[in-house]
Amino acid sequence: MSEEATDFIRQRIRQDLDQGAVEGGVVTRFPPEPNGYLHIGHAKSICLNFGVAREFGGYTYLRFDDTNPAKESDEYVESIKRDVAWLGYDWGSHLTHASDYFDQLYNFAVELIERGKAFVCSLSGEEIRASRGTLTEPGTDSPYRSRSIEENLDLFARMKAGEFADGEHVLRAKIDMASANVNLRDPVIYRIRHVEHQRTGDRWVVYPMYDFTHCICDALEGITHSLCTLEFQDHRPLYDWVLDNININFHPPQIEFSRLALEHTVMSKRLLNQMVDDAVVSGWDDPRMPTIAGLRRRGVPAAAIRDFCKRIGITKQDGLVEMALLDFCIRQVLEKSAPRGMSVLDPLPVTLTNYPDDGETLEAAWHPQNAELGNRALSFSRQLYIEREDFSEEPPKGFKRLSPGGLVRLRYGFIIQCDEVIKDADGAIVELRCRYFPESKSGSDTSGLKPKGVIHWVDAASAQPVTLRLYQQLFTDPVPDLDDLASALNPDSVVEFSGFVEAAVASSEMQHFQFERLGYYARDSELADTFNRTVTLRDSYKPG
RNA sequence: UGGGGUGUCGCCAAGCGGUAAGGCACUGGGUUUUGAUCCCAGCAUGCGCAGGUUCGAAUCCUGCCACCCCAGCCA
Repeated sequence: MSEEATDFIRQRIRQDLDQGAVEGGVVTRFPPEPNGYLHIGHAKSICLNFGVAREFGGYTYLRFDDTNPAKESDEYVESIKRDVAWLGYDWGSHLTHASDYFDQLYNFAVELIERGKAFVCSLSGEEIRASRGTLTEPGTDSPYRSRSIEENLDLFARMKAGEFADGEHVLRAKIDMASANVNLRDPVIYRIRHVEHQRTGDRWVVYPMYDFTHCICDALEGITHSLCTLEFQDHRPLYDWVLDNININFHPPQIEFSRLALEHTVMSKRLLNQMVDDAVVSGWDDPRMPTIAGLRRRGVPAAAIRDFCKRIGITKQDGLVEMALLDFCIRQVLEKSAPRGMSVLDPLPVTLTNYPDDGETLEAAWHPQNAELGNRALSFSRQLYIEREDFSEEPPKGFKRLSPGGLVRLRYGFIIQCDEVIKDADGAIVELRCRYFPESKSGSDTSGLKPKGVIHWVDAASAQPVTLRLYQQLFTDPVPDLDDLASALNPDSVVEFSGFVEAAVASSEMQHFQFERLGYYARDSELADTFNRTVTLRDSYKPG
């Protein structure tokens, strides 16, 4: 599990290092815009950037790309810091914001104007779009393209001074309106926004655009490898153009990799935001969400997310990863670490007719393979609950649980036999009357009985009533229809049960458990007496 | 009909001219007081397609085809 990753980016970095192309160590950055919560797609980028720096002995900046105050907030900033840290990464003193560089950015823009490489354009947004041309036809020059440097300098200074309303003017790079790459058709690099910024307040009314900002921040921070997703490939010429046309002594290479796509969910902040706003989920941390906060609340360990990111690899292929891989990674971590416990989701009362009135206390290991977790006490008595699903009046062939006249072992307890099925007036089973075999006690069984199976149970008197929430895919289809999210939602993405957990689990401080035969569960971080199912156990039982 | 990318098993992914790694999933079998875990075995005569170069091609060349991204004063 510790083989070194050898994706194309790491190969490239290795090569740069070998050729002495990188002075000092490797420096990367994770640059989220604080306009939403981080999701597992961001985790891929976080693991890459922080992972690479760690492997090659460098460091990573956590840089907030906060150039669009209209969409950003401090809540998002805080959630992002929390999530990156929870994932296990430390940016140390390298916490920055694009807004930290607003003054320098402004000066570089002035420099571009002085070099005749940028101009103030007074066309409306509509007009700029119309003159940009199409994918197959070149655009046409703005009538303001030939403004004098002096006029541009004056106008830009007045833009900054707040003399104009939003949209009245923009600053554009003067590149090539006929370029086959539309990003190079005199892109807007500054716009006027009379909007309060969460960090700089009302100090600025002109804000730099991503394409102008990102490359400069990368250069100022000495980022040796600027890693981003594929959709920015067409922006790379612009990234390079900006750095080539200002007086700056560092020029990071931009390297793109494919973003993560996961089956049965969506990975766009816009859509996730919409689901939160529409209240189809309880919030950004709803356990069904692909957000880091949602996964955490569902009980997914950070180590599982890191392992997942490592297993999917880094390439330029547009893949669609199956949820089964994430589930595998989660189970693998929890299998080793989660203490075992018993819970009954859908209780069916069982009375042990030949068991004495006084109960007894049994002992069970918290983990079958990890003795370090120790043991817990398990109370056993005449009145128990078993899982309704574990009893069948007419068992299908291959059924290994309880049926009339049949034997089954109660895990860690005794072997029982079902003598009588009690039903109510509607014919619904309300109780099972069983006998137990005193000499079949777990660990000291001399009964010679060989039941077909083992089932879980809880003691009726001491078990704690709890709410159990079982989660499934948020969307029914592997690739949900993004145009109709509402009807693409899986109606059974969360199913709630009122069940029980054994007393030792209820009184424990531990957060994650494997409820035997049911799955891995985690205590909900907000709601008392509530457990979220993190993932089911693997199940090779094929009925029929 | 412009530009930029990508095509290796159901999914992810190694491979970088010397004769197809690995993981997930799946299928068998063994162990098991979780139908779990664990263990063992199986799972691409073929790398989008068609040609070509070569003693030898998934790897090089040519031509097709398919899919993804781009026309925000978003990032």
